Amino acid sequence: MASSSVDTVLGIGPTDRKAELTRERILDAAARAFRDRGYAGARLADIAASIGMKAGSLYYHFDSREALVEAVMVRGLGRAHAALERRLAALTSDTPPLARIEAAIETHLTEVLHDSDSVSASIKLIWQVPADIRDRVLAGHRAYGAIWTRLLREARAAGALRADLDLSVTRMAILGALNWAVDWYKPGGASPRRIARDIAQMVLGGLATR
Amino acid sequence: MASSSVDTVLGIGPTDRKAELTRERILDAAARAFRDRGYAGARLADIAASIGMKAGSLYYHFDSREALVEAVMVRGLGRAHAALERRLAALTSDTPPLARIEAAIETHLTEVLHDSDSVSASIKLIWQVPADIRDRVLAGHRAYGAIWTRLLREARAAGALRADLDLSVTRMAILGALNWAVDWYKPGGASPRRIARDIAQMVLGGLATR
DNA sequence: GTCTATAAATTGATAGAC
DNA sequence: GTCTATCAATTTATAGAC
Repeated sequence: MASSSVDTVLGIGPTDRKAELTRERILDAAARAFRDRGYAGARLADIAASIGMKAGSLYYHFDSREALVEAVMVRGLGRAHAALERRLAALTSDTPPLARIEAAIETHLTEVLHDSDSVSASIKLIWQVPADIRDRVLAGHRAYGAIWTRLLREARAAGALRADLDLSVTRMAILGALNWAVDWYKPGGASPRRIARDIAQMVLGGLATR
Repeated sequence: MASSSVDTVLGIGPTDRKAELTRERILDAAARAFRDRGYAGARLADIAASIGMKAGSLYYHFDSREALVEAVMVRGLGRAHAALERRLAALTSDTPPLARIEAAIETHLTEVLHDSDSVSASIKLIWQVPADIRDRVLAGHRAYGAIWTRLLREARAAGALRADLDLSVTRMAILGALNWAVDWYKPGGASPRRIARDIAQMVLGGLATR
């Protein structure tokens, strides 16, 4: 069958549907392996075997082990970024600043825990991969973090947030509390929704009685 | 010179002062390497070279690569545990529950950021090391977490904490916010003390104005 | 105690058959 | 597109000199 699509003419898309699907399966398998075993700990043979392939076959789809891990991280970051922007865009313009932050917390946690292994991989691998990959992916991390900075700044400007805390520290503390869940969350315990709710309550309202 | 000490007679301590010192230097170097490059990414040759040794020499002090990483993690966990218990024991008996939690937050962050690379290593490596090592170290992690659980339970029992949040989620969220700092903290920015203060304020008092 | 040299085992990557 | 076979490069671990 013909394998080319109109995308080929434009030179912007996948040239083959089957290859593209296989590429997706490889990325999913690689995301899981790299995230669970670390960058250096994940072997190409394991990644291939987990989807019924042989290591050599991966090279038809990716130039190298490094290209593979970078593709995983870029995809994960892109998904998180897109999900957050989509969620925020869906809020009505009169949504209060604190409600926006709460929505962001729930969206981030959902992405990290539930949606795609590549999201958590892009977070956990950032300090393990070679420097050139790290620098490129880190630029994306900063763009994502900028959304959070904007949310926090707007909330503070609106008088909804206390003004005596370092916003940068605050941002990283929130993301740390959320990202850490990758390491302890287990299906069967508290649901992602419940976890997000509790963390949002803690972050915004505090643990202390009032 | 004679290298044995009285400890040797009892069979419980270091048999040689020089060997013991070297062992410490190896553990420090290994902690840094394992933490920064991941379990599989850190090479024995790099660890040895960073303290002016050769890879083969490490085997005089440790049986294997796995024994080395386990020793690093056990030491790190032990330090964090000891530091927290020491700090809490130093508080007067009339210290309010929230002040205890605040002290614990500051102590944990100080240990993770400042005191020893093995503390952060014991945290970051837990899901990367072989299963048998992980299981043994995880038992120590649970013992450490139990201190936090006790702190939170006592605070709630005293009516100082809101009662509608899952304490387990709360505990992991706090530790996540703190542990994450390993990845973004850079000397020259906000000090560990300032970071600890801001996170404690957020966790206990919340970000929202009241 | 530490070094050098080397054995033994992996693993990323390539070439060519199908 | 995927497989098999193989090369080349690493790296853990050991043995013996000093």
